[in-house]
Amino acid sequence: MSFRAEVFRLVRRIPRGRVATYGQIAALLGRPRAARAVGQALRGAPGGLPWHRVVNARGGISRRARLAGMLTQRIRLEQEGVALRRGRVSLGAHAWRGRGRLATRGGLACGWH
DNA sequence: GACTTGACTAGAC
DNA sequence: AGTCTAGCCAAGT
Repeated sequence: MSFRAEVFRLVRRIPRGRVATYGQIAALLGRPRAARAVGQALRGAPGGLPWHRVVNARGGISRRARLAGMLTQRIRLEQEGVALRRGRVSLGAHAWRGRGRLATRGGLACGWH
């Protein structure tokens, strides 16, 4: 299975109201340094893929992502209940904890750092 | 098979 | 808080 296909599969698992970072997706695929490649994969994302739930490490929408077509990423996130403050998502509150691990609230500010 | 290109990131200034 | 730099890695030439 191509790297790109695995990225799509993983992104589809991000639930509504949650967001994941490029680096997080890469890490879950076993390639902690491939964040960039994840972005490239999403460049050709098929319709229906919740790509808007993927943001950069600071919780922000990347410049290129906007140029790539959308201001809609912010709108879609807000429609799902993900608030953006000063252009950034509150990762501590909305970050997707894949694997169900680290589900407890408090104490664990950032799972990946 | 050797470049080139980024929806990235962490660290240094 | 911004801006640069150097690694990184899948894809496209």
